Amino acid sequence: MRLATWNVNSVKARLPRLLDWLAATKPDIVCLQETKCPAEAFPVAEVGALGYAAAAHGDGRWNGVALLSKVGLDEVTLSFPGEPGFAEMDGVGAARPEARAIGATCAGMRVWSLYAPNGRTVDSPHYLYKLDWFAALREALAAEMDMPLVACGDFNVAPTDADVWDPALFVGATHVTPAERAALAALRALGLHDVVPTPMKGPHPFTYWDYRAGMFHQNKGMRIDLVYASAEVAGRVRSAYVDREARKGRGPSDHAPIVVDFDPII
DNA sequence: ATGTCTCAGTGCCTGAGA
Repeated sequence: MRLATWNVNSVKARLPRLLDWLAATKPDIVCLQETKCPAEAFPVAEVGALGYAAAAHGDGRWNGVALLSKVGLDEVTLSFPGEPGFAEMDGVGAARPEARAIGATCAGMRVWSLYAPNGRTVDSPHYLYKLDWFAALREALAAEMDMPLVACGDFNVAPTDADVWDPALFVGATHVTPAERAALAALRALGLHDVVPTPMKGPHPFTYWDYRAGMFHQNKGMRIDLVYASAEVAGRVRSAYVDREARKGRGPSDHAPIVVDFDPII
């Protein structure tokens, strides 16, 4: 069984590359983030031609997540129970959730494709929203820990200082704060295991490199895309890698996919 | 570090978000 997660930074802009990559890599289950695509505009027919069922959750211009599967795609959930939206700090109540989570049952596993809020800066309301979102995610996943589960996606948090290219430059920035790292630790405390992929190059399994300033070619990246798997799934993992080849060439996403091979649950 | 990319609207450039 092969599972992949990839922040594609627009499924429309990335469609030719995505289709080529799917045909070459042949994952059974794919978690996509930042599709930036309304659900009704998701390229269902194009991925269907490669043998995938698809489910998409979209807002339009921003966010957007999707699941592709060749091994069943049942009990699809758009957003997770209790997921907060971004409420302006004006006293108005919680807003409608953004399109940041989609879950389904595939091959005996609960699978989530997640796109965590960026947080922007530590003094931004978006940072508090990010922490609230993780707290709610923890509660939602806690309710599903009685089954094999894998939560994948762009968590927008680097779990350790080794997961950023220069920790000194990130002092005072989002993605590395103790509160964000505590949010990941709270997920692991549920019994989720960080499936750390092998880097194709260098010591760090970075998954994201800014488009600017030649960051990719200098390998100045971050590991912010994660695969969090319950014990049943983590114990079956044979290998995992970051496909940095997919970050190369003309018109890439700024994220690379993670590919995980494991023995099937069923 | 702020060098790029994407989207949609104010529309063929620009602001916002990442």
